[in-house]
Amino acid sequence: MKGDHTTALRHLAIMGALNSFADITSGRLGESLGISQQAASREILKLAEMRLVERQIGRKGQRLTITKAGQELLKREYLEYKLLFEPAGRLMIHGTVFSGLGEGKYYISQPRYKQQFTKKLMFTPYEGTLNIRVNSADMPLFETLTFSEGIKIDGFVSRGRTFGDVKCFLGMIQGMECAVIIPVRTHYTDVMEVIASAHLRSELSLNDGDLVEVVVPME
Amino acid sequence: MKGDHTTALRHLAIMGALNSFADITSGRLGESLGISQQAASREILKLAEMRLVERQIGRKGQRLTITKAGQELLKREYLEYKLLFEPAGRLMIHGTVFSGLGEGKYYISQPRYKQQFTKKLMFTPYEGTLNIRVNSADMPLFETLTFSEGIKIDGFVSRGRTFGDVKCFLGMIQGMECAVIIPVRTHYTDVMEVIASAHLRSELSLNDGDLVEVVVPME
DNA sequence: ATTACTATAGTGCGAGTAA
DNA sequence: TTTACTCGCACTATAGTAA
Repeated sequence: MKGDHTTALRHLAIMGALNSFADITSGRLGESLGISQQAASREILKLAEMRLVERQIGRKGQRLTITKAGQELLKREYLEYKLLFEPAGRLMIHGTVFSGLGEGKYYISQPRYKQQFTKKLMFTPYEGTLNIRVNSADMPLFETLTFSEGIKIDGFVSRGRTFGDVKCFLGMIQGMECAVIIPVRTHYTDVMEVIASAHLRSELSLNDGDLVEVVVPME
Repeated sequence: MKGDHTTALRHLAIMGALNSFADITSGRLGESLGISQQAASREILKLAEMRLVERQIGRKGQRLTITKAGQELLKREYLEYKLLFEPAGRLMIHGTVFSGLGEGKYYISQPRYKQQFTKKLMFTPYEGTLNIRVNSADMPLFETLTFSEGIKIDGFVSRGRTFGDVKCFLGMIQGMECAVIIPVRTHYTDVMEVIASAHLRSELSLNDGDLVEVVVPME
């Protein structure tokens, strides 16, 4: 796979480089990965360049440890697996606030949608959505939502216009109750739309570019 | 990384192909993986060829599901992560019995080793080892042992010969208490040596080529 | 022993495109 | 719309070897 370095990183972690420096020769990493010593050496160099591992080079060998960034990478992948095999827990999706074109407001204000939101989400949404551009690292988590059930909001036709089926996921954003809304027939996107009972931007003092975390409990 | 297909497989799992057929276009998989539609198509073909996914081709698209073998692969990788981040659980290492050269017996029968085994493992080992060739898929699990602490057995010098430090891991083999013994200064190997209070071969009716499972609890 | 350079062989990518 | 072929190019592997 293109640009995948987590496999090598995971093997280094298994070899003890997760929490402290470990003596790891390139030959040994190569054996563990099933590649040559030379390829393993280059891999280590690349990981160091990407600041995923830190190196200490001695006269006869090197010591390696996985950086904070590397640990984050591995933890995220672990979380993906955990959600697959132990579907109980919470998704923590990170992203940055940005301004949309105001379509969200138009959709939310549709009475047929609004009625269902109020009934099924147990709160009446403020007429507008908060647009969040999901961090690329969290895209697989966001995608699990795309492929999960959620709370179904039925589509309808109004004045010749079709409003499609939508699904919702209750969650929290910066400590406030909210819901992530996703069109059922959606294309691949990194835009997450969040609604709440209040105007999130003013309530949470959010501006474009602010980093936010949305927590969605999964069963 | 060379020959790594678990990333694509994991993404397919997230998209719902883990437990049932899911409609997944090559374009969408490509978007999810950050590669082109063509590359994703090739990847799917390769996964199907490796019997990690099963395909159903329709007139306008395909349905995919992950096979038993694919699930095993993902579960194993999940287990590796789990051991990294939640170091409580058990390693289950699989392999096949084979005949060594009888060196095991020579080592175990050394009084200085034997005394320590009896004292630290709480059982007197039968004078011989069971050689197990670890399945390649379980090598990362076996490696976690190589890089773990274990019960330390001190080396010594006897009649001009050096007997190195050895570490042990208590476990179970087919329901019988045993210990995996690993030289501290070991080279990369897929040979796991197991000792127990009895002759495992006769006690468990094992022959060369038999598949066995060794369970090692980790804290 | 190591790490890691250079040269070469091989694999995998995306673009274009057929079906 | 799909899937998936060929082709040209770039990336990545290993072998040989220096330090």
